[in-house]
Amino acid sequence: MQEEFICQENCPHLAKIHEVEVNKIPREELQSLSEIFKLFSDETRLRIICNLLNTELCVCDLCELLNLNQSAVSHQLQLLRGSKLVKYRKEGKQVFYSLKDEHIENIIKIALAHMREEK
Amino acid sequence: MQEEFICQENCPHLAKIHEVEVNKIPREELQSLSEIFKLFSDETRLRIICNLLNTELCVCDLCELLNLNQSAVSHQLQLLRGSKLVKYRKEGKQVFYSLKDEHIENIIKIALAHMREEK
DNA sequence: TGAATATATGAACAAGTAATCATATATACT
DNA sequence: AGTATATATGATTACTTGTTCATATATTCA
Repeated sequence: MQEEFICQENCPHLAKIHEVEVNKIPREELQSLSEIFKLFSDETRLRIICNLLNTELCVCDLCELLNLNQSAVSHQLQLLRGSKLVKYRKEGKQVFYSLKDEHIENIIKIALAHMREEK
Repeated sequence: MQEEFICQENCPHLAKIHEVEVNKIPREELQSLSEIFKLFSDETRLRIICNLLNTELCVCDLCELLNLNQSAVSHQLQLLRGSKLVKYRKEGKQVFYSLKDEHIENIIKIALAHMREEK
């Protein structure tokens, strides 16, 4: 995994490294964080999430909107469910999905603003 | 890719679908967005980014901090460079990397806040 | 110029993952 | 009970991706 490689010249910018170490975000938090971003990183899932931004939708609605088959949509919903990003309610044969909280919306919006500003 | 599957009963919640369609975020934007999230979705890259939050660091510093070999770090830096998330400056043999703008910091912070609130 | 150092990069491999197909489950209706 | 519908899920496959190894490039210094 690692190798004994320490840049000899100036590299141990030891002070700087120490400073960074001090302000360090705990490793487990970064791991959880990367998992959230991983869920946002697939276009299909992102489309699902964005379609759910203002309303709840059943699986079939999502299939329509995404123009994707039911199995693919259900598999992605399973992932979103597993990470507690969406909640669902059953109504007869149908299952309606919605976003679990507004944080998600915030993250999307800010990332979107970032992206649009870039241009 | 797709299949002719339209839920017959109530599914065409046509009004709802139409509403969602109207507020739709353009497909290309979602694609760019997912690419940004993809960069954040790998733990190594996320660690690099977080280490750069308040300072610039050379490749070797990052190797130290991440406890990872130089090649792995350089490959990830290449991706971050490619997506304009980081900038760099050369100083002799060394290359110092830093974040390109503060949007990145915002996205991380908000996602972090979201995550911490969850508990 | 030659050696050493810091970083970049190509190729290869292993691990992960999204879509698809087939099938299972659950609910409603006759 | 039997059929049809809506959704879930396991298995497979094609594809992507992060790491490693080997090597290339660039810079400094003797």
